[in-house]
Amino acid sequence: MPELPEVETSRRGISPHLIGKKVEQVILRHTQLRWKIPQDLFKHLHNAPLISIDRRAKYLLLNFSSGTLLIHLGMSGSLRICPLNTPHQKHDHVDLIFENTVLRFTDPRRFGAVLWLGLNPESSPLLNKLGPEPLCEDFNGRYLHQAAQKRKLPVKQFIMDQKVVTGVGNIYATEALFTTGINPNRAAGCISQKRYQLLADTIKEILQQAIQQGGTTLKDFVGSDGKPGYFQQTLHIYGKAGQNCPQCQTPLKAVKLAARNSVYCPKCQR
DNA sequence: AAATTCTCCTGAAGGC
DNA sequence: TGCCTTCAGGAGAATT
Repeated sequence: MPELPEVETSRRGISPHLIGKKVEQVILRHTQLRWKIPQDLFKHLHNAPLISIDRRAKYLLLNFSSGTLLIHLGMSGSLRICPLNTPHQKHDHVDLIFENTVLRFTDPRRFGAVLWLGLNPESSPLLNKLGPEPLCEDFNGRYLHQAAQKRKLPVKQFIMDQKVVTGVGNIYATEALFTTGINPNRAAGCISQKRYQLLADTIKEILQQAIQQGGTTLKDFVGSDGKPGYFQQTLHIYGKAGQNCPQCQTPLKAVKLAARNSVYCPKCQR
């Protein structure tokens, strides 16, 4: 599934093909995604060059001179650059047809979103309550420790809360807690600033590594030969419940936290 | 305010 | 082989 590094890789992959160009046509094949895609999308995009593409959390923000288009990949979404007139396949819900190239949005499970935010996107309800980006410097141990004061929920849920820090999904939360040796069940408010410092550093490191890896797959975002392969990063324990801990050989346990599967080592993670 | 549960959807996996 | 059931999961919305 697209995690933050995949979204960032998508951003870097599509940007050079689209910046400075205008949308000449919009094709909406299926508009019922997480939210309904506005039918009058083309009205906003018409004759307005794409100035830049930003990423906030796992949202892609396509900044046109007329306003900002938000794209969210959800669980199964992907973006691809195709030549004009590339035949569409099942789940290819949206085409933004630029001057000589097509940005195609594909999403089998339709948890994604395509929304028009207009000018002043920062004030949109989707963006204005988000916490800091995990890769910026105001995300650190001091911040986490402060934000966790008196919070009793499990730390895994805490770091997956978009108001606390953005873009840390199930995979990275699971892996970062393992690397840091923190039990995902531990109450957020009962963790020292020192351990939070380690956790914040670990999250940054894992995300940055994945983004670097993603660079090698950029070519996959161009072309019509299937969807881009999300890169397989090395996962230590995610999805490996029942197998032995790579550190101490103790069988890894699984718990459900907020309806999300969580794997941890009962010995290494306290 | 904080915590928990619900919701959208499809494809993959498991059972018989 | 095939049909049915179950489940995963991002994250906002609804509920407690």
